[in-house]
Amino acid sequence: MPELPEVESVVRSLRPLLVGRTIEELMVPAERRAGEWPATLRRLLDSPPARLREQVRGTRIAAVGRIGKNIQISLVPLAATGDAENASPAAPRTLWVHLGMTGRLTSEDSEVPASKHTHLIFVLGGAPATASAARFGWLHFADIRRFGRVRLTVDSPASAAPHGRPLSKLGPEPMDIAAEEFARRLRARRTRLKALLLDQSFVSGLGNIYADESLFRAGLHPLKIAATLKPAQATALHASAQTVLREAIAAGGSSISDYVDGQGRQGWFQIHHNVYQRTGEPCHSCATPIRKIVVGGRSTHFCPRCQPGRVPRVLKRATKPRAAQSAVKRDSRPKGARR
DNA sequence: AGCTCTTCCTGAAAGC
DNA sequence: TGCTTTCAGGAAGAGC
Repeated sequence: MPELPEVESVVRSLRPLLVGRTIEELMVPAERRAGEWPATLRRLLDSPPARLREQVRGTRIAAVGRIGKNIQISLVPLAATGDAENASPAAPRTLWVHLGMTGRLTSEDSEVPASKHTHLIFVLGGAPATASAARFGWLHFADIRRFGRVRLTVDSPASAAPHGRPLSKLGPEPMDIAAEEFARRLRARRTRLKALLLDQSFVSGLGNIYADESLFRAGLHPLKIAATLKPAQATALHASAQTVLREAIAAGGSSISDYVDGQGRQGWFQIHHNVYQRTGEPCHSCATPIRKIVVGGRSTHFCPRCQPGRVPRVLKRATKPRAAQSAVKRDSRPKGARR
């Protein structure tokens, strides 16, 4: 599942292949099957494919970047006519891609057929920066579960900002915020750490994997209330989030489900996970079995010994009274929260 | 206002 | 063996 390190890896792998190239055409396989506004794309796109096509066709890719988990592709119209009367056709614009759970944005040889879940195919023209990139004639967006989002913003010429920022609710990334500011923000929130780390308006870029891994490294229980952290704990969490993300980026991300970067390469950080999806396995630090609980509807993995903390009473009720004893290792299926 | 829960979606894996 | 159920999760929106 693409979180900040995976998205950063996609961006880095695509940038040298895309910058400087033009978008000649946008092909949308579902249009042929299901008409001009296919139901399967209603959530993925915020307007009919024809509108997106109109906005990307005949543009040059000026930059490829990232904000949080959002990929940002800056487009400049080729025929910039300084038309004062109707500025929008010539205005720079930004293609935003969020990969959701299973989204993939990959460069492909022109001959590669679209997979069953390829929703968008951008046909590239112009000369890539390097000769070896020339064989990539297509940019595919595929997404099995269709939790991803693709949208386009046209940057207002009147605006001083270089790019449209439809992401105003997005919080700072862990690497872009000072420890003191991070601690101050934590003190203001009376919610569980795990839920808070997943909240993109609090910090952006962390998802389920790196939230769990950050809490483990900081030695903090996922159900701990943010405002109750001691200053040293807040600092530790800030540092661990930065370190985990940095290391994961260096490893090319974590390939858990079917994640690959823009050139189809897997990441390797999953072999360094301490807790994520290691339920029942021994903690790398103390050998205590890793536990899994559900927090805010998300599976949450932690080491009960390395991440001590009192679980609020209301959250403990889980099993039927009869089973209320045993230390016989609890299984990991969702309990009380169900239904 | 601030949280938490539910919904969307498919395919792999578990359950029967 | 084969059908059914469960589970995974980002983020919007509903509900409390």
